[in-house]
This record gives sequence, C-alpha cells and structure tokens, in this order.
Amino acid sequence: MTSSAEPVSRAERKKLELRREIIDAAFDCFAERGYHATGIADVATRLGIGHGTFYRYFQNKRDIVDHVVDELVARITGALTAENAPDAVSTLAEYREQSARIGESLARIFGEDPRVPRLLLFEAPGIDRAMAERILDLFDLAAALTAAYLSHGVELGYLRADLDVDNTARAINGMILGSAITSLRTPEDQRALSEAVRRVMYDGIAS
Amino acid sequence: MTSSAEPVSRAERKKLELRREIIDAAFDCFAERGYHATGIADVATRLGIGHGTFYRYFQNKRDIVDHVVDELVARITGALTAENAPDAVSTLAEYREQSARIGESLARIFGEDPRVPRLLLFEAPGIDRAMAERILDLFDLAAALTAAYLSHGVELGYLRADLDVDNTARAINGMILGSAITSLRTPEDQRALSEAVRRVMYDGIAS
DNA sequence: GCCGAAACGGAATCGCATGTCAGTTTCGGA
DNA sequence: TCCGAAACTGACATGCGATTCCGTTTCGGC
Repeated sequence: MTSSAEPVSRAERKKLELRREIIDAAFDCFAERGYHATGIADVATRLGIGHGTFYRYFQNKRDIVDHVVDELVARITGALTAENAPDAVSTLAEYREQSARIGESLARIFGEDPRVPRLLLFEAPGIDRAMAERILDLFDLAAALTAAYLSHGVELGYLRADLDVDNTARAINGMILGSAITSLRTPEDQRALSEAVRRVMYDGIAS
Repeated sequence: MTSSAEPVSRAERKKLELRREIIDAAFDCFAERGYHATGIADVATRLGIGHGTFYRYFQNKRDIVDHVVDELVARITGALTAENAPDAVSTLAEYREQSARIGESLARIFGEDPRVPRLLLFEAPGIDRAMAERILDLFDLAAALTAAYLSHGVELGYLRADLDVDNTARAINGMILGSAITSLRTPEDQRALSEAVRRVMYDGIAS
C-alpha cells in the first residue's frame, strides 16, 4: 500500500536513492541560504555530483522546490490526520489528550528542525504566486481540520455551544503559527509556549 | 517636530516628491509581482521615468526595499504605540476598549490593503537573511508590547495572576498574525474573525 | 573481457537584470 | 535670451546563473 510497483533492479534503486539525496540537499540549501540565493550548482556540489546530473532527475529549479515542499506538506498533513480523526474520542479527558498529542507532533516537526518553518514560512511564499497559494492551501487545510475538531467538541458538549468554529479554528492555528515562528529564534522554551497556547485555548473555549 | 529642516527650494520639493513616488511604485511592484520578479526597469516604467533615474535616488534594488519596509514598519509601530500606552487605562472596560482599538487599527492596516501583509509576510522574509531578521525583530517588538500590556492587566487584577505574559503575548500575536494571513484570501469576514480572537482571548485570560 | 545503453560531468550557451555613463534635456538665475 | 548646473535617459557593459549538450565513464549482460 505504500507504493504501487517496487522497482527491483539494482540500478533503479540507486537512482531513487540519488533522487532522494538531491531532494534532501536541495532542502538543506534552500532553507539555509534561501531559494533565490542557492544555485543548482550549490545543490550539486553539496552532493559531489555534476550539476548537469541534476537535470537528469528534475526538470528545473522550480520543479525541485515543489518536490521538497510536497514532502514537507505530506509530513505535516500526516501528523495532523494520523490516528487523530476528530471523532475518535468521546470523553473530555481524551479530547484534551488528543489536542495535546496533535500539538506535540506539530511542535516536533516545526520545532525540532528549524529548516521546516524557515522553508515553509519564510522562503516558499516568496518564490512564486503558485507557491504562495500552496502555502495558503496548507493553512486552509489546517483550519478545516481544526474546525472539524472544534465542531466535534461542540457536539459533545465540551466546548461552548455558540463557538464560531471556523474563525476560532483560524485563531488557534494562528497561535500555533506564532509558536513555529518563535521557534526560529528561541528553540528552547517550546514547552512553555505550547503550554501557554493550550491554556489560552481551553480556558477560552471550554463551556 | 515632524522633520528637522524643511527643504525650501522648489527643486528640492520635486525631488522629495519623486523619491516618494518611487518608494510607492516599488511597494506596488514588490507586492504584486514579488521582489525577485520585479526589475528596477519595472518600477521605473510604472512611473514613466528612465531606470537610470532610479539610481539617482537609491543605491540599488536592495536599498529601496529597505525603505519600503521602513515605511510599513513605521506605520505599524505607530498604530501599536499611538495613544496606547499599556498604563493609560485603569478600568476593565477601558482595558477591553483599548485592546479592541489596537486590534482595529492593526486590522485596518493589514486588512484594508492586502499589499501590506503580502509584502511583509510573504515577500520580505525570503529576500535576505538580514530582511528576515528585520521581520523577526518586528514580531519581537510586537510581542514585547503585548506582553507589557498583559503585565499591566495582571497588576490591575484584570488578568489571571499566574499568566505567563511573555508566551501568552506570543500566542495572542499569533492569532493576529493568522488573521492577517487569512485576510489575504478572505478580506470579508474580518470582523467575525477578530471577534473570535477577542473571544478566545478574554474568556481565556480574564481572571 | 567486450558491447551497447544509460548515467554522468562540466564546458559552453543563453537570457536577463543590474548597474554605469556619456550625451541630452530641463530649469533657475542673470 | 543665454548660460551653467543639475537631472534625466536609455544604450551598453557586465556578471551571473539556469539550462543544454556532447564527449566520457560506468555498468549490466553476454
């Protein structure tokens, strides 16, 4: 279920492996020096390959940044949805636990590796209109998930009946976004920050 | 008190005027097409001047974006501090009013003109390390102001005594940031969104 | 070991935006 | 009206980085 047809040939595997290494190297470069400041040659040099080789794996510079972002988006949506269906819980305690769990994994993805917020929030939006839209789509997706989560809480009676789920979802996601950005400078007190977020949230939305 | 020495000569005034028009045109271009996608020639053409003239007013491309950002930062810090000293209020009602007022003016700056969030949040961070730092500095400044504001509320007893002012300030600013980003796609329900933010805030932090 | 195909590398190409500069125009004062 | 200074202009020089392309190397099968 992970992938349709596993490549068997030895060469095939090597190829896929290099392809992956290129994506990783590009991620590094883009996050460190910025998209516009890194040349294809930089990415190639980092791997010790000729930069002509790059073009055997990707169409062009724009192409690869899409793949890099694909990966990050997949990682994030994975964390957001994995075993975290909004209707998987049915007690208040479980509900809070789940929210803590989601917060944890998001904080891990964004907080443990500063390259992630730096690329997604700082570099990507300035690349292109299309890329900016992708990032906004990601925000919308997150907002929709959070809203579904809140809706469920309202239905179960854990949250205020008059809660404006859509806008509150955006507000909450904004707090998380703020945490991610803060983590760029202050990777330390991630814990205290997410505690503050949760505190604002729950003392605010609990019925 | 606005400026030290007013230029008198007719020519001087013309010069300053053009200088301003260049900044405005650059702002337009950078926000619409993006910093990297706009050339000096684009800015010049928009004003109907030769692009060589541009260099009589600004050192280079990097120079002007700094001036554009200067202006926006000034506008924002102005809104944040003008007649909004955290200790200017002494009743809960006034306190809420002030928070509403600050929220209003921020929402106006960011919401009324999508170029502002687009440039500050989407374009600027990807220009440069230095520019990214400037944006982070702006966040830090805002966090400090919000924190001071919260501290005052705690002292007066309006807010929870155990409030983690610094981190809560970041969380709150995150909500505002989220609103600004949302406004890029949905300029309509700005009202409902800021109401949701205030609701989360007050029902969360009031003692 | 030999061969053909596929992968690789990096010199060469190409386009483009920045920044310069020398000729031209504008303008204020005499 | 004339003059010199300052402002303006856009053709040009430059540099840089993305992409191409072809000679070279590697590799798997025989």
